[in-house]
Amino acid sequence: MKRAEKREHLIDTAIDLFNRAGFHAVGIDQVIAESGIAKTTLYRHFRSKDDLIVAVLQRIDAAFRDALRQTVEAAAPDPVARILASFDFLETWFRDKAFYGCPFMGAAGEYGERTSPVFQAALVHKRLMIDYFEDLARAAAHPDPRRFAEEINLLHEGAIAVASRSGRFGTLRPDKALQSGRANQSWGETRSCRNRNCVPNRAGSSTIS
Amino acid sequence: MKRAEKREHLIDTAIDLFNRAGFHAVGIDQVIAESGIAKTTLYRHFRSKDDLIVAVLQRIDAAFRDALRQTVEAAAPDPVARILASFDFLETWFRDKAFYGCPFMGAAGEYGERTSPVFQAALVHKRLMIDYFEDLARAAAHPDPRRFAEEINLLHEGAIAVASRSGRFGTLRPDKALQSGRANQSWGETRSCRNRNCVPNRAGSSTIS
DNA sequence: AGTAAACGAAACCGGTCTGTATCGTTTGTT
DNA sequence: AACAAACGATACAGACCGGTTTCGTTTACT
Repeated sequence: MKRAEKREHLIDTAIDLFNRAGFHAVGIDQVIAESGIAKTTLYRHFRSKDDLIVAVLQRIDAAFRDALRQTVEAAAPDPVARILASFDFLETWFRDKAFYGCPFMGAAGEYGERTSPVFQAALVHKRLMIDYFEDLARAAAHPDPRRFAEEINLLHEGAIAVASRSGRFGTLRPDKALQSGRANQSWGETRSCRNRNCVPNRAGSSTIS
Repeated sequence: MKRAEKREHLIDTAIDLFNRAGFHAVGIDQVIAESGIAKTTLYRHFRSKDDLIVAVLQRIDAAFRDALRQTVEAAAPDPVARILASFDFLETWFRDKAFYGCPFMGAAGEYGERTSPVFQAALVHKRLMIDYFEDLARAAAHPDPRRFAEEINLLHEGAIAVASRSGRFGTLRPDKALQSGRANQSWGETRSCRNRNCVPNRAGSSTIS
């Protein structure tokens, strides 16, 4: 492996591990064990773990938006169809074996301090996404491109959130965990749940036949 | 403090800490230090940290859905207006000082293993939310209540995701970090970003005047 | 061929993690 | 008053954390 590739290989390995288990849950030792690169080498490329995480997020952002752009531009010349194509891109992402939810939302959740460079990196990605949607909206001659872009972004976020828990399918596929009869034994038997309000009384909901 | 209250106080403290900084980032020692309860007592009520986290999620779920139900039912008798009232509930939640994003999405992100009780607890909450939306949709005589409930849920998730990063405001308030001119120096100067593709060329996007 | 930087391997540092064990004291109940 | 359970405080265990240091070897460039 060449010198210049090692940094990229470290980032690749870190991306996989972080996506799988989260940022705090994955230690530096795991990254170097999985990548086969010495710890000294890692710390020569990244001054700290946070630095590695930021590099990871930047790489994901670049690859993600590049792929999105390619899919959208290859889909159709019609600007409206291009906006719709962004959702098709999401679906192909959801079907990917390496989809474990939005890594930027995960990063923002684990590093909630707004001054953290990790949080800022996640923020930048989301802004760049909205910026791109705004470009698409402006190309479609929308009267209020920014607002429209924010609405598209909201739909994207919602779709990602739903897909990240329903077994990598955009449409809510009834998972094993989701079926279970849709009955009342929702929380199972845990001695923690003393108050009966934990379980909703679906029979008590008002229905209009 | 009475015996029975200590367990609840532990959960209360854990909720606050976990919401602020995430689950992995907060240790047991912090919980006992903040709550003023001995570690032995904590481990007499919860057999492990995961057990405490599950109890935390169950408590948040119960309180959240109870408050949602109260807001919705107090808003209007009209079933359609009630569905819209669920979004008003979200907005009041976003304005709360203790809003740091959806704790269930955070839990699912940090404990991505689907077999983990933590992930399952987060899953249960989301299903119960959709179940409730389905009740509302059925009350409104919607022809396909389940599908409609899933769509409402998607909008909720999107709104939560947007609000969790834009300074506890439902509408995308331009944050300090978001302004910065919307220029090209998006990622700042980090020596990590060597390839120029990290920064989008907004001038290259197609615009129709 | 020679030189300087990058590398791998591993020991090492102080700190923190979850979880347990000990023990003397307080509390609730009968 | 007596007894058992819960409690606070603390030390402890073993593992792991992020990060540094050392040193002998390999690589790349001139």
